[in-house]
Amino acid sequence: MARWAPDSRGRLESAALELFEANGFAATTVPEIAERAGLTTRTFFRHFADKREVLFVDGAMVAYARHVIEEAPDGLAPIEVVRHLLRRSAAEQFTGRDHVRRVRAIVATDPMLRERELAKRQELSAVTEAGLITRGADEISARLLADLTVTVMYLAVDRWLASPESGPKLPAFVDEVLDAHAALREGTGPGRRRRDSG
Amino acid sequence: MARWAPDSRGRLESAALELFEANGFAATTVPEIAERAGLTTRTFFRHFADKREVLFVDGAMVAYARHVIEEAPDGLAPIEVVRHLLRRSAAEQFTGRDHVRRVRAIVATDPMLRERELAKRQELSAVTEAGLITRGADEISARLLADLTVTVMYLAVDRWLASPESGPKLPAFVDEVLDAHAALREGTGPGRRRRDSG
DNA sequence: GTCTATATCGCGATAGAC
DNA sequence: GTCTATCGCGATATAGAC
Repeated sequence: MARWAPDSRGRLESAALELFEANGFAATTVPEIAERAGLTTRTFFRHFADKREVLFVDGAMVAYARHVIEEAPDGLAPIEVVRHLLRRSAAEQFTGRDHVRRVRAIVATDPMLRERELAKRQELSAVTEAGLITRGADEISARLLADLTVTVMYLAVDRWLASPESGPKLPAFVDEVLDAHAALREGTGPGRRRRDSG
Repeated sequence: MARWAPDSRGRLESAALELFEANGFAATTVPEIAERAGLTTRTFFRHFADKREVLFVDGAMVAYARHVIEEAPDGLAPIEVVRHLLRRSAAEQFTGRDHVRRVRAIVATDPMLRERELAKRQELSAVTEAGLITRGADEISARLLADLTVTVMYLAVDRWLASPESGPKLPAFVDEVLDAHAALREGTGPGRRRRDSG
């Protein structure tokens, strides 16, 4: 057994989550979180740049996205790369539905936390954009598709979390949103209006 | 003449902008800004919720977007409403190119400011989404199109600011990005490829 | 780990405007 | 008089320096 209890980072995360749920984000102080985790304020700030960060997993999603885009089959058009990334993420990344829901419930209560979440989305968008450019997409397409990717993912997650536990899994919601996106220009673009069959 | 010099809010904004440019955002203190504006720290916080807010115009853009969407011609498909909004905004809202550029230069230097800017984008997206839903769009389309609107606007502004002063105006960049978006699914979706004539 | 700057906000007082 | 903008003082927590 080490001199200190293990997984101080994890204990800080748990303590923070519980206190935020019990007393609210703003009303919870960092010293309180640290104390509950059996650590000092200083240690908290060694692990997390600020109070908000404790709620968000580091760069796991970003690294994953970069990797999936790199490893995507050759010859895929940029928009197909996006579909590939979305489907794989949906199937592999969002396993702990319950934890995701707890975090989002807290984030929804505080403007500062919502800002931080937007920053996380932005990071994801940025790696996606970079990955698409590496694969030959032009700057404008890359940016449009990267933002689309993030929007679709979060929208799908929203709908997934709002649906009954026993309902469809996340990938089904991703497909639903992607289908809606594909149908957006109908009646406007070159194609003729087509009634939504499903 | 009043007891106080007029336009204290405007003086605070100017003072902040100048100090941020001179010393950086983080190194500039609220008391410094207040002093330069001939006011107190307390007064600063009565005008702005926090130090970041002083760089962003309140809800002008949001109110404008809501209004333009409401007043858009009947019978427009949601994506056409988006085009309408983007073109009108581009022509009417971004007049002071120089001021826009100064603010964005500062925002680019600080993560906190970037977060705040993302929050502003989010607000704009939210009103757009609400407006589209009011006009009969379904939830998914409204969200996708609202995020698209904001992405296109900011991307167009980026390119506009990066272009020579004597070059095209903002609306031209909006059209450029919209054209790129329309071309995204070519070769992938049900429609056939069509060359952009404009 | 300790110390400190400073962002942020609550409360009461003040001074013209209407 | 009431309303509004501002001031002055003080308290606390975050975040970073030493």
